[in-house]
Amino acid sequence: MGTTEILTAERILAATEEVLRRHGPAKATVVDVARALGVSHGSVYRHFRTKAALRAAVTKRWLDRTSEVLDGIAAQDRDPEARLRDWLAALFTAKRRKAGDDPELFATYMVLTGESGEVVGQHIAELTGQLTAIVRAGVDAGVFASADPAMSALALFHATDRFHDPCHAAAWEEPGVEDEFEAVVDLVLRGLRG
Amino acid sequence: MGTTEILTAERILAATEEVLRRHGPAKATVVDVARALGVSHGSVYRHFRTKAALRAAVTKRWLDRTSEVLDGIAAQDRDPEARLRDWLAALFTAKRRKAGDDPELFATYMVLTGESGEVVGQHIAELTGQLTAIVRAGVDAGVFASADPAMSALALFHATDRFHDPCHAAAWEEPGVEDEFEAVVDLVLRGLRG
DNA sequence: CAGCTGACAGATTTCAATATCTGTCAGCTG
DNA sequence: CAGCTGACAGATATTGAAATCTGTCAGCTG
Repeated sequence: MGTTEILTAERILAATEEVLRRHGPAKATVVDVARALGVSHGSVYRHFRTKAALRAAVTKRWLDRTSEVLDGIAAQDRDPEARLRDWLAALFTAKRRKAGDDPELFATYMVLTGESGEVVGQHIAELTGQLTAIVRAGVDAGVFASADPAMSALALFHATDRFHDPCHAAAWEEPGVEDEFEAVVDLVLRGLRG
Repeated sequence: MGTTEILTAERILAATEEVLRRHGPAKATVVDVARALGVSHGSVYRHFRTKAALRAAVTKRWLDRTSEVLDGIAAQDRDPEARLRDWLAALFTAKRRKAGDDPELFATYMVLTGESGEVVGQHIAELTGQLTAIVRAGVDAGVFASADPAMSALALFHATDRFHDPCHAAAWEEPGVEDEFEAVVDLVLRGLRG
C-alpha cells in the first residue's frame, strides 16, 4: 500500500467536490474533506486559508468548465449570427442539463455561487466578454448594428437571463420553455440586426 | 368603546398584513392575527380555510395593487411604442421602489410569492395580458411587427425579467442598472419594430 | 526544514425536551 | 341560529445544553 501521494490543492478540490456531492452544502465540513483524504484538517488549511476560500475555488472550477465549452463556440470563425444563436443555445442547454440531471448537486452549487459573489462576477465577466467578441465580429461583418458591442453584449446577456440564471431553474423543466427561448432569441437578434 | 365591528375578510387581511410587517413571514401566526383583531383564532378560520389560503389572499392583494397601476398605462390611447416603454419602466420602477423602500417587507413578500405559485401565475398572466394589448395596438397601427402578439408579449416579459423578477432584486440597487435597463428595452423594441 | 499533526479557544450546529401553532368541532351567546 | 369561542390532537417551532466545527499554532517527523 503506502500510496502516500503528496497533498495538492487539486486533490483537495476533488475531495471537496465529492464531499459536497455526498453531504450537501450545509453539512460538508473541512473535517469531512480531511477525513476523505486521510489527513488532518490542519493540512487542508495549509492550501486554503479558509473554508470559504476552499468553497470558492470549487465553485470557480465548476463554472470554468462551462466557460471553456462556450469559449470554443465564441472563438469559431463563421457567421456571427449563427454563432450567437449557438452560443446562447449552448449556454441554455448546459445550464439546463446541469439543473435537470442532478438537481441536488445543482442546488448545492446554487448555494455555493450565492456565497462567492466575486467568483460569479468573474465568470459573468468572462461570458459577456465572449459575447462581446461575437457581437464585434457581427458589427465588423456588417450584419449587426451596435455603437457599443460590450454594452450590446451585456444587454443580450440580461435579456436572456431567464434562460441561464440559476434562480429561474425551476422554469427550465416546464413544457414550452424551448419555444419561449426561441421567441426571446428571435426578438433580440432582430433587435441586434438593427 | 364597544367598537365591536363585525369581522370581515377585509379586516382580517389588513390585520394579517400588519402582523406580517411586524413579525416577518416566518413568525407571523394565525394566532397573532386573531390577537391583533381581538378575536379567537377559530374565527379567522371561518373566513379562510387554511393559513396558506390567508397568506395567498394577502399576496394577491399586494400584487393586484401593482397590476392596477400598470393597467392604467396599458389602457391609454396613445403611441404604442411610448406606451410600451412607459409600461416597462413603470413595472421596473414599481418593483424597485418596493424592494428599496422597505427591504424587510419586500423579503416577506418574496417568501409569500414563493409559497403561492397559483396567485403569482395569475398575476403574471394579467401582466402579459396587458402587454399583449399594447403589442396588438402597435401591430394594428403598423409600428410593430408580430405574427403572434401574445407570444411577442411573453417574449418581452421574459427578456426584461431581470428588471422585474424579485430574484434579481439585489441587482436593482447597483449603479448603472438604469442604463442596463435602457439598453435591454432599446434592444427588444428595435426587435419588435421588425 | 518542509510538510503534517493534533490540541485548543471561540463560533456554530445538533438534538431532545418543551412550548406554541394549526385546523377542527361541540357548544356557548346575543 | 349565525357567528364566535376555546379545548383538543397532531404538527411545528423554540430553547439551551452538549457536540462538532473552524482556524491557529507549537511541536513532531521523515
